[in-house]
Amino acid sequence: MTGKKKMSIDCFHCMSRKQSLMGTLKDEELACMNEHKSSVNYKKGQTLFYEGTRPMGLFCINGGKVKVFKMGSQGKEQIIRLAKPGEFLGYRALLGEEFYAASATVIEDANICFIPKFDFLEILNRNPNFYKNIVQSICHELGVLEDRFSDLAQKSVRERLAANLLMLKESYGMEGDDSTLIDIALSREDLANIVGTATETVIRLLSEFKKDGLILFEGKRIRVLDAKALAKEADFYA
Amino acid sequence: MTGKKKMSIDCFHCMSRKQSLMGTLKDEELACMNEHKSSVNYKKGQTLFYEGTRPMGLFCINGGKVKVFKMGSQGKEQIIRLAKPGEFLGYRALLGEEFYAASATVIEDANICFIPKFDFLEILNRNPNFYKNIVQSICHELGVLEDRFSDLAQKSVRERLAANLLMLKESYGMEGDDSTLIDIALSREDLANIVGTATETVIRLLSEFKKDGLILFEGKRIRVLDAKALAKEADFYA
DNA sequence: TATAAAAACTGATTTTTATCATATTTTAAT
DNA sequence: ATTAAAATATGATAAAAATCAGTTTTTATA
Repeated sequence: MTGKKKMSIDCFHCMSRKQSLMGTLKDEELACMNEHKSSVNYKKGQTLFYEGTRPMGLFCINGGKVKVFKMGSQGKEQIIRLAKPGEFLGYRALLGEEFYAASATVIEDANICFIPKFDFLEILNRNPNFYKNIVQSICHELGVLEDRFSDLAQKSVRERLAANLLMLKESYGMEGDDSTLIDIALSREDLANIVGTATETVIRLLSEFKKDGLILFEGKRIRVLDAKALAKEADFYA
Repeated sequence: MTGKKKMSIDCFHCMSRKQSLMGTLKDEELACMNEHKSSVNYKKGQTLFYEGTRPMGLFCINGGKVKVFKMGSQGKEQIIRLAKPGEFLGYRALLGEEFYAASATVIEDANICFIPKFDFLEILNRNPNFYKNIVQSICHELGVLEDRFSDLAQKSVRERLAANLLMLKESYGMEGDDSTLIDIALSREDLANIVGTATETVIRLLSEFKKDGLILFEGKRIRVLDAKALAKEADFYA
């Protein structure tokens, strides 16, 4: 359980950069970011930051997967969102000048860059377009969360599970040919903490969906066989 | 059901301005806003904007109260937030360059200003501090919604109702002496649509809280008699 | 002010979902 | 390879909350 090790990857050659918000950065800013960033390897289970602590900088996922969650009073996690390569973590707290509202831990071994707060804000100030993109992304996230909030209040567990499987397929479906395989290793418990239900309930519903031919298990991964039927289960276009 | 009427209030003398995000605006920008804004009186039940439509500008509440909600597939509203004088509406969609994710309708007769998109963005561009404040506010809102999302997933209806009553007391408690009276006329149905439950359930729980001496009904309003006990019901500091 | 409509309320019942108990399978560690 | 621990699975039961049905009260309107 050690795992943290410096890497010598630079922002110019970072594969995840292109599909990230940093796509718009000019060479100069990228150089600045590159100069001040540090890159660390994390093992599954390691924590990037804890709810209630002060943000010191921005995390940028280069490889691997991370869950962002709040701990409920009964010790049950509520997963707010998942993050994958190309995504930032911690900018909401930075720009809002608040403590972290949630914790972030690695669910698949990851390589993650860290840009100190000062340097990040500096780059933001120098690049109005980059700033605008970040703001736009936060606004979008707020809209998405409003949707999910509404669903959580109004849909049944079964509907929410179906809806979340479809969302996961969108986010983690593999490129091209294998777009039906959800390429993220979530435990049943994590899935329950996304959907907002008990682990046993997720297990039961998953096996129903499987029995009905909507999904299939492939190791730790789930394959969506019938997205149409799942959408119906999710009460989409109702 | 007519009710829309132009008013000749100006931004300089607007009472709700001081406690709003516009507090930081300079005279020049305020003049710009004043010049381009229009002020309209709305009656209870009238709608400011509809989910799925394109935002044309910013709403600024001068007087009255507004609910922002999404319509679920069973025709049940989920109230995302309430807005009171001094607050803006519609900036998330404007800055995110998206359609409205929710609808907004008046729940207490209101006077609301409207600033066209172009003028609002212009003022934002000219005033980095104002822009920064707005962004900060959006970030804060996202954090608050994450909290509520987590509570919705993990707390019982009883706990959520208690928590929401306390929140409403914070937001709508009157100044000074009468801080225990929640000064907003919410129907039982609206309250249910905030908490995320059935109207009957809210009615039952409210009358329990009343029987136990935690709250009191005063006309259409609720008075919080024992905030400590309510906080315990809400599972705060658990 | 009479009357209709809407909102608030109450009780009975059903449905959904969580919880508890326990078994089986998988994964990790010695 | 063996054993312990964790994750997954299944059944039985209990609890929470929704739904349905009906009544009373309040509010709005002719």
